Amino acid sequence: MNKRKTQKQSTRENIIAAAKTIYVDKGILNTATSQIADTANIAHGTLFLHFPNKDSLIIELIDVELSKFSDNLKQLILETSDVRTILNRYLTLIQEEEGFFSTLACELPYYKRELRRQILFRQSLIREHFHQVIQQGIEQNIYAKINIPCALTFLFGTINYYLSLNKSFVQEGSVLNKFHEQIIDIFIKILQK
Amino acid sequence: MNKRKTQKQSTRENIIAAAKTIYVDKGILNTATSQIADTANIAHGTLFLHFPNKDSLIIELIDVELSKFSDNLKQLILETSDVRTILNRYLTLIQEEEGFFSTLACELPYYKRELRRQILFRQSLIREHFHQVIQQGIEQNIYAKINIPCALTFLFGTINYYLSLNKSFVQEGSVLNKFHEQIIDIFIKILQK
Amino acid sequence: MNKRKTQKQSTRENIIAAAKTIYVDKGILNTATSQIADTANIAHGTLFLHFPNKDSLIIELIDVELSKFSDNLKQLILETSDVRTILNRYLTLIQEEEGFFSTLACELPYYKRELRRQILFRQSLIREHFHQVIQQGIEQNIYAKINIPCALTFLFGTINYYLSLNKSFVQEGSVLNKFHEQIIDIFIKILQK
Amino acid sequence: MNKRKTQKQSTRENIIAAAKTIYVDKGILNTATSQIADTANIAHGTLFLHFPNKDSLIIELIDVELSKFSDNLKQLILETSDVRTILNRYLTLIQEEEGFFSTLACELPYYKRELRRQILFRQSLIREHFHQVIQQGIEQNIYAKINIPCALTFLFGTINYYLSLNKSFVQEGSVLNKFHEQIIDIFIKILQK
DNA sequence: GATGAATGAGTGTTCATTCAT
DNA sequence: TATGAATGAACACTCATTCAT
Repeated sequence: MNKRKTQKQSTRENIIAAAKTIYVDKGILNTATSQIADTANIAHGTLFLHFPNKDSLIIELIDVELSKFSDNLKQLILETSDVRTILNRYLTLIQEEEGFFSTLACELPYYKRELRRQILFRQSLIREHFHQVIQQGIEQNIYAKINIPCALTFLFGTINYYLSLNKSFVQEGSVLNKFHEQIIDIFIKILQK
Repeated sequence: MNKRKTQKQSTRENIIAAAKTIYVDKGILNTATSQIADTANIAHGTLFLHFPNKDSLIIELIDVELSKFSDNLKQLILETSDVRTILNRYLTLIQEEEGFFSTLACELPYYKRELRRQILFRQSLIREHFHQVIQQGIEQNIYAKINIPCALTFLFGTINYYLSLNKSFVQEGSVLNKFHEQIIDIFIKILQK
Repeated sequence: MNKRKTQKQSTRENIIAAAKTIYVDKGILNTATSQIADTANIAHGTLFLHFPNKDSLIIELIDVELSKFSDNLKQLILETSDVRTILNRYLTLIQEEEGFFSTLACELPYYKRELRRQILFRQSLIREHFHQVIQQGIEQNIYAKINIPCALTFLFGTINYYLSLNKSFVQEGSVLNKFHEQIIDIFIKILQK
Repeated sequence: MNKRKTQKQSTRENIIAAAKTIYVDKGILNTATSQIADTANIAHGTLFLHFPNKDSLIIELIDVELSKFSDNLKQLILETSDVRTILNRYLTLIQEEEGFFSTLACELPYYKRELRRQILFRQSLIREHFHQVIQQGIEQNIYAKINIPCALTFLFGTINYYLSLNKSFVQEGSVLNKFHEQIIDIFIKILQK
């Protein structure tokens, strides 16, 4: 592969990295593309050479980030089938990128339908994992016969709520860290007989 | 009362009504004040005669709506202390204004700090009611000794999640109607011994 | 004369008084007519009942003020024909209404041609007085045979300059008071042989 | 130099030139930025690409103009120390840009404090020059021992007065040209023993 | 005569996107 | 490929004046 292409790839990653910094910091919807370009140390126009429009950049950025997240999660999930352990790791992973997920929680309703669908699809894969593990627990008579999808919405909804209003729950630091144990406890309660 | 005053009042309510229509329909943050004026059939400048700025209109609109909601809720709550009944009524009330509460859930993180605080304060009053009723249940040995605030965050977080992503859960109609029973069931599960 | 007319007259004076307060305080060109009405404790529309437009109010206000000033000046001038004395009194009179004359100096170039002409005409009457007195002095061989109009422009120009930039010359208090003696001294110097 | 940069520079100068035309013609404070853009044959938004806001454009415009003026003046001043000659040249320079200085005289009281300070600082440098030359004259016993700062205020105040009310002194053409000799004569008179 | 609600053209400024260089 | 100057529609907000009450 020639130098051109690698350089182009590098610039592209550059932009995404800059966009992510901004995303984590203050969200991207209310940030001008020119500022993203500034942060990436490229010309404003260059941004539109790599992404046809602002939305595409957002889509790519989120996709990259969620991919990384999913990969990490999959590894962790394969090692165990204990719900408490998996949930514990899931929350820890989110905490590690809490800035990102906070913005995601806030901006999600404003993304174009297609992107929103994409993001929710990824989340549904994660739900699927939880679903299976819980299903096993039910079959093994460990958990009660509950409506799993709805229980999971309680879980994801609550996490989403904490994330989107984090500044109202903690002045600084991680919300999820603060409520980590409580979230797990209540969710386990939901599962129990 | 003076005709002048009634007409002014009428225009004001006109504006709020138009704003609410738009609020329910597509949110207000991303709507131009000129469009609100158009919808209210008044001149653009007239809007600023009744509200010093866009934020004030939003604050008033939300305040009016939440007041109505609170009043309704209070009446209902006084009649019973059964959690299931109260929650049932709470959800029904939200369903009746689901468009409004959907937008509120989405835009909340973007409101000025003061307005956000105001809204969350109103919500905290409602939490308080639930808290008391649940506390009673615990003291009467009906419910388990759970962490009430955290349980309530699960409840409100989940409702908020459904509301903010309603279009992703239902193509049309009310999300809360669809998941009404499930929400109640899971929440009661959380309370149980 | 009936009550109506006197009341109307009173309201009119009310408006002018309010306008003057504002004029002295922060100028009138950059003040909204609604604020003038507020200050006068009348309805916004009432202002346009007494004055067809903002300009007319300004014209009247300035005319009233300059009339009072002229009357005062005339009295003082008649008592003496000593230039130093007259100039001294002239400056003292301006000092007593320095806020008014400061604004006048700043806003003068922005008034409609007609008003500007009116104001400058009044000033020309004052110039005339000075002119005559100086002319007498020259004829009595007290002063040098100078170009009187030009000398007077030096005087009025300088006073105008101090007034229009007063905040740059003094932090607070009267500029003319600070430079009172110097102005007189230099002007007398111009007259001397 | 890059074609891009020269073109940008050209547009910038274009804007300043348009702004100056308007400045000379009718002042800039009461002119819309959109009209300046029209005059410069650029899009309205382009103006704000070159200047962050209207004030910055005004500051730059005035700074450029006063710099040119100062440079010219410095050269002239170095060649002689005769007050009459210097004053003569000073007036001639102003006459060459009389439209500009007229507007400056009118708008000065309305500029933001910082810009006003800047302009008055530049003027104070010019005062300084005059001061020194007059001081020399006094030491060489050519001039009387007068209060130099005050005498200079008479000079600058008078010039300012002519400029700000030029349309009232002459129907068309240069005021300063008309009163050029008289200004010099009177000022010399002030200096004389 | 007095009111004050309504008007609507006008303001300075922002920003995603285009395109000549 | 990368650049960055240019665009122009959009925005929230102001204010002298009108006119129905």
